[in-house]
Amino acid sequence: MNTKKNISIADFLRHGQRFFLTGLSVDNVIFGFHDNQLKVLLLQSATDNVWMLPGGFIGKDEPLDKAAARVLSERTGLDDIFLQQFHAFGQSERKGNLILVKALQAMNQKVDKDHWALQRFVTIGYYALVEYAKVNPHPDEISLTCNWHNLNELPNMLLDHKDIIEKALEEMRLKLNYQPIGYNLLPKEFTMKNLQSIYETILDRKLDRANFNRKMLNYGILNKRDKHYSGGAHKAPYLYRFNKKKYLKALESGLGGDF
Amino acid sequence: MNTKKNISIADFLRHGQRFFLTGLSVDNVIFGFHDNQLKVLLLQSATDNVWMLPGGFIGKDEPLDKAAARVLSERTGLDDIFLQQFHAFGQSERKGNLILVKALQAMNQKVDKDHWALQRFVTIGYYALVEYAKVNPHPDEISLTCNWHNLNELPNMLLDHKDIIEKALEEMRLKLNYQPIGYNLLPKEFTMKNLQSIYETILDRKLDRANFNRKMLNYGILNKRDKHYSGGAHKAPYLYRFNKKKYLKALESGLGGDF
DNA sequence: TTATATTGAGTCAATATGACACAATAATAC
DNA sequence: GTATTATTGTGTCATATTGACTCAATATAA
Repeated sequence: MNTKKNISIADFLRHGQRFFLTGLSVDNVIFGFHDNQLKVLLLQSATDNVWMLPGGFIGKDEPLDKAAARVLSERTGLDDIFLQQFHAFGQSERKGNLILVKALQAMNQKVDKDHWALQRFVTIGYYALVEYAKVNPHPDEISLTCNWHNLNELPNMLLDHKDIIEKALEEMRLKLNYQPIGYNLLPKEFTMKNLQSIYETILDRKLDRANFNRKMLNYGILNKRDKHYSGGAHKAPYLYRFNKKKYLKALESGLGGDF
Repeated sequence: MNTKKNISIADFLRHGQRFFLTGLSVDNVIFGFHDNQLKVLLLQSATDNVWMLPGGFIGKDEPLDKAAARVLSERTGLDDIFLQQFHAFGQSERKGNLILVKALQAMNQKVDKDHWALQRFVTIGYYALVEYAKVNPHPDEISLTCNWHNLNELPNMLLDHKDIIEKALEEMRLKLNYQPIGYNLLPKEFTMKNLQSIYETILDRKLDRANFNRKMLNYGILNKRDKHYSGGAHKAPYLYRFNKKKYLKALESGLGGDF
């Protein structure tokens, strides 16, 4: 899982600016879908009562996208997941936090007042859409636990991490009319209601069931299965799969909005 | 024009990492509109035959957005212009460039092999839409000239600056169906053809004149003037102004795409 | 005065959208 | 077994939007 080049937070705390870029980090907003709800993967600080986005630092010769992919892989065990950079957060108040300092002290490192870990940090936000069931969440070295949270009941969060999640949702909302969504978020087979729930969560409003159905099918990115979902009460809905070929094509050239 | 806190490139080269963030910069893609063509403002290196985006460094306590606004102000004399952050560029090959080094040498600074100016730089891209006629372009300390270039005939450019322009256009293209455009790009009064040219440049394809007309008017963000444009041959077109109130509202809540 | 290119407005078929209706049906309760 | 119930698949229909296309009006140049 951790590839040859294992640049962990512990390494960073120990070796500091010798091997990594200072003042810059990546933070991932990792979305999953379960119980017809969109969830986000968070880490709980080992020393403070706050939750954090899975983030990390950037190797001196590591591209930004690679760094984000490495962090995703380390926290979820997943590789080859689509990661979208969406914003750089650089308010001047984004100073290094006590959590890093406490972690350093726990390693018997001396921390003076202008230590690099207390300096300002700019972070580059990425979001990822992953299949909930495939994720095996495990915390990093400075965290206690790592688990999923509902978007409408986020816990107390570090710095501006709540804002970062909001911004990720907002950017996804804007892309929703151009790019299909759901491929990395849903299992192989799913119901139309599942897909509608994702759209409703991101858009934060209810959609008409019949019209949503019609629209999705018109996009031509879904294959209807013969099988029906079973397990729930009431009439059994059809199961669908994404047509990967057409889905990927739509990711490239869009679904055709205005103009 | 240059506000109290004058953080110039020259200052940065001299004082280095004492007052500024190292390894991080902002670059602005500044669009203007003239002769019914979209143009971009570029700087010509004083020492090399390359052109560059107007960029700069970030003060240790300066928010990213402020840094971008400062750079814009210094190169164009314009303040209070809408700047949109659109992407962070951080390929590991983005190393500091010879231009900075030559500038340092010209200031009699010693430049050794691992000098900060030769290290890797991550840059955060912003784009701005400005009124061509209001811009008084003037170069920075390490540049010879500063002027407008057509998008389809860009000169030889530094590093990945051409890619940055491409990406800016691409991001604008995606926003075009949700946000109105043109307010900061056009003079107070303009013809529908002017506006259409902007859309056609960003979208990189021809639009039907009559349908464009209808659509724009339906957005309800334009006020038709009694006056007609005069000067050109043939039938004189109407002049329009943006309805600032409705324009700003549309910037916030969108123009209503799908869903 | 005429020619010409361009503009403003309109037509019209095809398509998309939003709101709603209704029969079909799988599990559950009886 | 049978009825109940919530949910699903499909259809309708009025309205709005789109894309492709006229055609008369008109400001300048010839």
